[in-house]
Amino acid sequence: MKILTYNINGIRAGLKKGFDTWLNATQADIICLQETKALKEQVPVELFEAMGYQTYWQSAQKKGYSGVAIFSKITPQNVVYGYEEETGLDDPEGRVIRLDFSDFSVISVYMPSGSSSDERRDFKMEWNAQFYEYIAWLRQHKPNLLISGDYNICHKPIDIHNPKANANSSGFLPEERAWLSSFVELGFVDTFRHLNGEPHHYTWWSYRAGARDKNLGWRIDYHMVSEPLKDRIERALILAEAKHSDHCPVLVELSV
DNA sequence: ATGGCAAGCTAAGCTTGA
Repeated sequence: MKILTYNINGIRAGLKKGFDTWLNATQADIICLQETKALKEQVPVELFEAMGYQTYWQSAQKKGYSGVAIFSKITPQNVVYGYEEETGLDDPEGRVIRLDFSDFSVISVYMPSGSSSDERRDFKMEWNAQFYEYIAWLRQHKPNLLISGDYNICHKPIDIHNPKANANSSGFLPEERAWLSSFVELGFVDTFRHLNGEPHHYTWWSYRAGARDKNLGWRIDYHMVSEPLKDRIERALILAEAKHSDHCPVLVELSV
């Protein structure tokens, strides 16, 4: 089973760059999207339905902002928009959606950026702490978990092109990296890093100063699987050739 | 240390992003 995660940075902009054609060629079973920046009604979903996907959308209250989705060729048993039913917390920025299948659950998550202001940096840490609590609870009920998305944190120096210059950059702050370590220690495996120990593999590049051509990037998009799924990881690839966004897609293939 | 690019809202410039 092939599962993609992709921060598309505006799905309507992505479609103008051929995202649908590219997606059709990947033959993926499930796609986790982030930063869709649209309501379902604003998107020509029939393009994706024609490929065999059912599409599920969780959008922000603010128009054109944030938003996640999951496209699936397999009918889920259950769809959870946000996490209010478990945590009582609203998801006004449209950052979480979950599909439950018979043998595993998949979450598409867009964790906040902390780069805009000190307030957003604090918000990010609070949001992540709440998400941690949600997952700590969920793993007891759904032990087979795939948590895919834009975590907005580089975990280790190998995951960023210039760790020294970015020591004070949101996305690579010590407290953010420590949070991601604690999250992994709940019992998750970073599927790409599990299979590939090489440096210089990134999933996001600044639009500025030709960063992508120079591969000056950050690895902030992850497929994290819970320990019980670890032995089902067959492949994990960063698909840097796809250029519909400032991020690129990441693939994980799980044995059925 | 700074600035650089893009999407989308709303109607020329602002907000957000990492």
